Amino acid sequence: MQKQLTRRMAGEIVISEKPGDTLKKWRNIFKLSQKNLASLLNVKPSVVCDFEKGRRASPGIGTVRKFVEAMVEYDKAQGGKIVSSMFAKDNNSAVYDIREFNTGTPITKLIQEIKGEILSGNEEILERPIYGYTIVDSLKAITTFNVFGDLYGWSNERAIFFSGVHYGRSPMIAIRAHPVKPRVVIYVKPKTIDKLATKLAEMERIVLVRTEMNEEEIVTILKKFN
Amino acid sequence: MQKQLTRRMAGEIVISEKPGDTLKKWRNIFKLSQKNLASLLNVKPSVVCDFEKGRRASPGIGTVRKFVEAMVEYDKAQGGKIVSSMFAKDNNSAVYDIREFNTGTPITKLIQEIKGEILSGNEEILERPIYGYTIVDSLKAITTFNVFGDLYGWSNERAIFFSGVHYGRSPMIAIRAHPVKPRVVIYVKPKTIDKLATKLAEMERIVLVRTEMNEEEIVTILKKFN
DNA sequence: ATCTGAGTTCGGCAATTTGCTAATTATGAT
DNA sequence: ATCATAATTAGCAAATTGCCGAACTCAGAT
Repeated sequence: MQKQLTRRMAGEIVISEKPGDTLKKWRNIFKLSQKNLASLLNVKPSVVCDFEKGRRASPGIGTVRKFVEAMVEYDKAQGGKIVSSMFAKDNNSAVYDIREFNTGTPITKLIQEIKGEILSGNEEILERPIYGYTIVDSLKAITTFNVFGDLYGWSNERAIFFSGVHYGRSPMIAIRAHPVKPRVVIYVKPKTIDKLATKLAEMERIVLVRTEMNEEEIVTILKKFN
Repeated sequence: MQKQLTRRMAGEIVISEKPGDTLKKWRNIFKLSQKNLASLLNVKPSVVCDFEKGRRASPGIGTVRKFVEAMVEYDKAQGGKIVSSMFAKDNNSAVYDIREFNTGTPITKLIQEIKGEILSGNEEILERPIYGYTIVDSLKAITTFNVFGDLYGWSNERAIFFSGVHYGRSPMIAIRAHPVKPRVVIYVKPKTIDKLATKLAEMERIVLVRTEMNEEEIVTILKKFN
């Protein structure tokens, strides 16, 4: 499982337009500072930065391997939470789409693109970057075993779209109950919005958004993101 | 789809113990000679060899990217057969297990490990390397839509195990009908072996083997292969 | 206003890679 | 036995990487 992930990470880094950005993305997912990572690798922090900033156009695969393996091993030593969360089953029909970005995208940009209306969320959070999104059918989600555990497959710095929302309570309650929280929750064509939903969003400091676009349109738009 | 494969290839190469071997494995899958590949890359064949033989301990990711993308693009220009065959659906319950090796394994070694009895196959073929295997339930296979198209997901330099074999005719007929052939066919605990089966195997120059081990045991043993 | 931690930039230098040519060794096919 | 193609190996010049230290920006906390 670890090897599988290291391969995935390495492949992503190698093929990425900006390997440095992708490297950084993973470092963020593993919640490591440059300094932390550097010390895991026994190098100075500036080295990490040089790679992330692309000063070396084509680092050796040995370097990539070291970086990637260090992060995975570090996580393993911490209990392996991130690695194992990475292996959410994707045969879950409640998940309509799930994707990762290579570079962080500011929340505002996302909201703008999907013509979203902000229901809750103060400005300080709005500029934070997210690294991916999940679109879930909320009705299927509750009837499917363990879905909410599967949503956070790829880091919580992400947006979660809920479709089939009636009042918007259940999804927020589920999120509240779950230890890992997304940055943004977007209700896709909700019938109404219960006040409890916005209240919970505020409590969790999560940006809550509604959009009138349907899932298909959203996927098309988000395809442009990288 | 192509990008996904390039990432997979790159990841495998980077993380591999012997990146050169893995590179070679892919070159073989794409049925390219060193010369061919070199010309796609506008370099001399010796360059390709240097990488495959590991003379460069840690080639740059730019190099890896070039190699991998050249192969995939080449295949695309040829109709993309290999790339698309790579994306066989794996939700097919007829497939019990499917795996790739990083380095070629001689057929004889495989047969020896699973205590196989050779029913057909001349010596010249026995030393050829294979790069993976598929274990299929032959009963399910015929009732499942398009299975035989899905078996060759990962190159035909592989072994195919058929379980639930009665006479051994149908599997060989299917293989005969299919344009791509595996190197080895292994019947897992067959009831009997029809003469037609061995005859067809001879015609196709395929090594036909029987084993009395069950699927589980086989998987356990093959786990050791790399 | 100052301090601290995180991240960035860059000159420098040894070690390594890149790609070439040319020679050599399999591997086949006739 | 011979010819052709494929693969391997060695040696070499130019370019690049990998890593460092030191100076610098930026955001947040005290």
